[in-house]
Formats: sequence, structure tokens, C-alpha cells
Amino acid sequence: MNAELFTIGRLSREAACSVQTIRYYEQIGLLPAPLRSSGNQRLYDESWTRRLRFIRHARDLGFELDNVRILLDLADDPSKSCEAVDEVAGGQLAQVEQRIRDLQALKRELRRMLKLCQGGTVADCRIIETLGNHDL
Amino acid sequence: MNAELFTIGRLSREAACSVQTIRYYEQIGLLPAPLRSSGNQRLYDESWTRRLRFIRHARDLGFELDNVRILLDLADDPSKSCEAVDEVAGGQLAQVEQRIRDLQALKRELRRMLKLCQGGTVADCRIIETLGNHDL
DNA sequence: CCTAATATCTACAGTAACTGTAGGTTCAAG
DNA sequence: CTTGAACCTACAGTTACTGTAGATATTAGG
Repeated sequence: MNAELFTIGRLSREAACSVQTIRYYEQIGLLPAPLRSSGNQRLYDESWTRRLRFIRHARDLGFELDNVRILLDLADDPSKSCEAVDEVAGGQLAQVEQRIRDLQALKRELRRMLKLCQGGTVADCRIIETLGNHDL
Repeated sequence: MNAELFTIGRLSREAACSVQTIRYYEQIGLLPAPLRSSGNQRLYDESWTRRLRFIRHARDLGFELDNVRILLDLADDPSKSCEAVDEVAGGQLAQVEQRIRDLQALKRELRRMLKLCQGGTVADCRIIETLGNHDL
């Protein structure tokens, strides 16, 4: 039984990824170059769908493309130790946690600034004044 | 009493902003073009330091350059109502809060994924498997 | 079979907010 | 007078795409 082939539009729908982005992933070597039809159109099968979904899910989780590449390499070699996968994912978690801490600090400062606003003119605006200070 | 003039290196130190970035801000019109010395070097005074610190502080708070531009315009006209300032800052706060919520969702999923890892080989890796699923 | 609409193709420019590089002046100190 | 730091311009590179132009392919309807 031969695998069913389809063009880029269907892959785009099935993996929830724009056509341009698929071609871009091929260009940077994240997706292998697929077969082409006689009219030069790309022809994919299910394995591409799986790979692309993997990529998109990882991207949605905030993994950078370089890390996605590492994860794909690992996924392609099932005999390798799981440790490296754990490390990449753990690094990602640490980054997300750091970003959350940074944003929470920003939130506090923005809140503090906004509370100072009494609704007069810019001349009396404490937000503008606060922005002019360079402490943080 | 004339204002003291200084070159870009000192402005860079005093506003904690790289020399390239200062020139970039000038290029995109965020900073006005300063005087030049006979040898064509940029000459600044205190007012530039203040403006640049304002910009950097706003950037550190996550304001996009377009919004920094709006805030600068407002700051330049003290008679204007403070409302617009409040709106920009409020929008920024809302964005930060949304980003925090997004990141917390990511954190939860990454944590969940990492807990599944039992440390075997990639063949049994639940992280890789989870990444292959397209739910989220 | 012809046509029109839709899908696909390549190649390249644009986005945000800088950072880095190359190759050349200018300036201050010794 | 020379050396080294600081400065100059102009342009390429970064990340991860998105958008555009202009050409070709495919499919559905008449």
C-alpha cells in the first residue's frame, strides 16, 4: 500500500501552518525537500504532516528554531538517550520562568506608574515624569 | 551660561545606551540630529541625556518604539491632556499581563511534559511524543 | 475544448529593534 | 609625531516569519 500524496495546501491545513512558512522551513532545512509533481508542485505524505506538527507544537511552546532542530535530530534517532531532550526542554522551562519573572516586575512598575496618574495635563503627568527617571 | 557639550561616548554612558543604538534612534527620528563639531562628530547636551533616558526607560518597560514615539510627543507638549498617556501605559500593562498569562500556560505544559520523562532512550521519550501531538 | 478561478511556483523585499562589520577620520596623550 | 581610542558612514546580519510580484499549474464549469 502506497502512502497517499498531497500538495502543500493540504499540508498547510493539516498542520495549521501557513504555506509560506512550510516553504521557509524547507529552505532552512527543517523539513526535507519533498517529491515534486510533473508540474513541479511539492508532494507530501503523512510523515511530513507529523514532522511539521511536531515543529509547530514546539514553536508554540516557545522553543527557538535551533532548539527545534535539536529536538528533531533527537526524535530522528530513537536509540539516543532521553537526557538531551530533557535538557532542552528544561532549558526552555527555565527561560519561560525567567521571562515570567521579568514581566511581573514590569507589571508592578507599570501599575505603580498608572496609579500616580491623576488625569490632569501632561505637565503634571507622573507617568511621563516617572519615565524620565532612570532607576527601575 | 551655555550648556556643556559632549560627544556620543559620554551620552552612551550617561543614558546606558550603546553608541550604535543612539545613532539608530537618530536615524529613525526618535532623537533629533544634534550639532556637529568641526570634525563632524556629534555634540550633545543634557537635554539629549534626558530624552534618551526617557526612551530607554520606556523600552525597558516593554513599550514598543511606536509607543515610545507617542509618549515622547505627549511629553513634548505639556498642555495636552494626560489621558492619552494613561491610555498608552494602560495598553502596555494589558499587554504585559496577557503575555504573563500566555507564558504561564506554556510553563504548565512544559512542566507536565518534563514530568513524563523517565530517563530512558528517545524511543520511549514522552516529551518527544507529546511534542508530536497537536492538541495544546 | 475553453475559460476562469484557485493553487502553486520562484525570488525577493519587509518586519522590529537593534547588533556587528569594514574601512576610513578625528582627537587627545605622550 | 605617533599611537590608540573614539568617532564617522554605510551596509549586512539577526529571528522567524509575512507579504508581494509575476509566472505557471490544476481543477471545475459551460
